[in-house]
Amino acid sequence: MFSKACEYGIKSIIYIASQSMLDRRVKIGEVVENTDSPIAFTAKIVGALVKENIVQSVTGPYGGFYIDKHRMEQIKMSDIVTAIDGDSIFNGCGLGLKECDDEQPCPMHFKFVQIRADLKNMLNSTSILELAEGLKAGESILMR
Amino acid sequence: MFSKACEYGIKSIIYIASQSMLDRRVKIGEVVENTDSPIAFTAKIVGALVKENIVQSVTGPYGGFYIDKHRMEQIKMSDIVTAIDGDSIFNGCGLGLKECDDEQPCPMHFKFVQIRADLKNMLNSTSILELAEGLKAGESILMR
DNA sequence: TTAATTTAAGACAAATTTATCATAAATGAA
DNA sequence: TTCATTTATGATAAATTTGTCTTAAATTAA
Ligand code: SF4
Ligand code: SF4
Repeated sequence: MFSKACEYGIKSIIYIASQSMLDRRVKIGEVVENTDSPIAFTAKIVGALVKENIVQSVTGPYGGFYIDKHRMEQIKMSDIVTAIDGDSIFNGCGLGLKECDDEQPCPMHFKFVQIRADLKNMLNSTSILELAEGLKAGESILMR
Repeated sequence: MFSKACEYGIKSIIYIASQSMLDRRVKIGEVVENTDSPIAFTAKIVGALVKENIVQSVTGPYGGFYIDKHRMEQIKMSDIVTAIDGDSIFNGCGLGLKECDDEQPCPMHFKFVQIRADLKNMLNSTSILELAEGLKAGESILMR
């Protein structure tokens, strides 16, 4: 479904957001301990999300990562996925054709577009706030 | 969505099936010309589908690949995908967790399972026959 | 039987993704 | 200032996926 980079990014974001709700900045070591992710790779991905202005960071002692509380509701899953994996999951062709076209459809076309639209819709309507709240409330987990 | 191997496999199967409806065996060169796929790699994938008994083959001159007409309706997209990519698309976790559990769900759980079920359902209910008929009738294409 | 053709199989190579490591830059405390 | 701490960045390495190439085995016609 998603790349490993995207998996780590999503889990990290959710964890960081859940802690930002408690006004806690978190270091990358804490993030990976709570998401079961490789530290160096994850640091690079979260760093990319900082560049994309999805996550905030502070260097030095007492530093770490956080997410602005007021923006959590605006940041959607689709933003994270797009920032890391690009838009291939939304626009890429399931059979590798160069374009997708209702007039000259591939054999799976009308079946694929339905699923793709559902996925797009789901990712567009799911906010970080919502996911982080569930985690904070103990209704969901990020590791097993 | 699918691996390249799976993309090539799916397109090949559909093309081979469409020709088998006309009682034509097709050589791998013809398959890749009509599916825009790399010849050696595709030959390996189609060969794997022969081992899985999804495609039939004959070596030597006048040889080639074909699919038994009577089985086309029974062969579903899910069989192809499983044969090439395994069951990760059906059972793998979108966030890379070790198991998926309704009791201890990941934050995306109930949103993901819905989409995954829809995809599973679609692939399970779509036969090679159906796809090949559309192609043969000129209602769909495999290259652009 | 011989030669041509085609799939079968496996070694090898290239490209991409995943992951690590070393060093630089920023920050804050003492 | 000095030093410890933490993120930022880029080089490098490992693993996986994608792809090619060579040779073997099977089949058929002549
Ligand atoms: S519907 Fe068909 S043509 Fe369109 S993106 Fe999906 S596989 Fe490609
Ligand atoms: S619903 Fe959550 S736990 Fe289950 S497979 Fe998907 S991502 Fe993993």
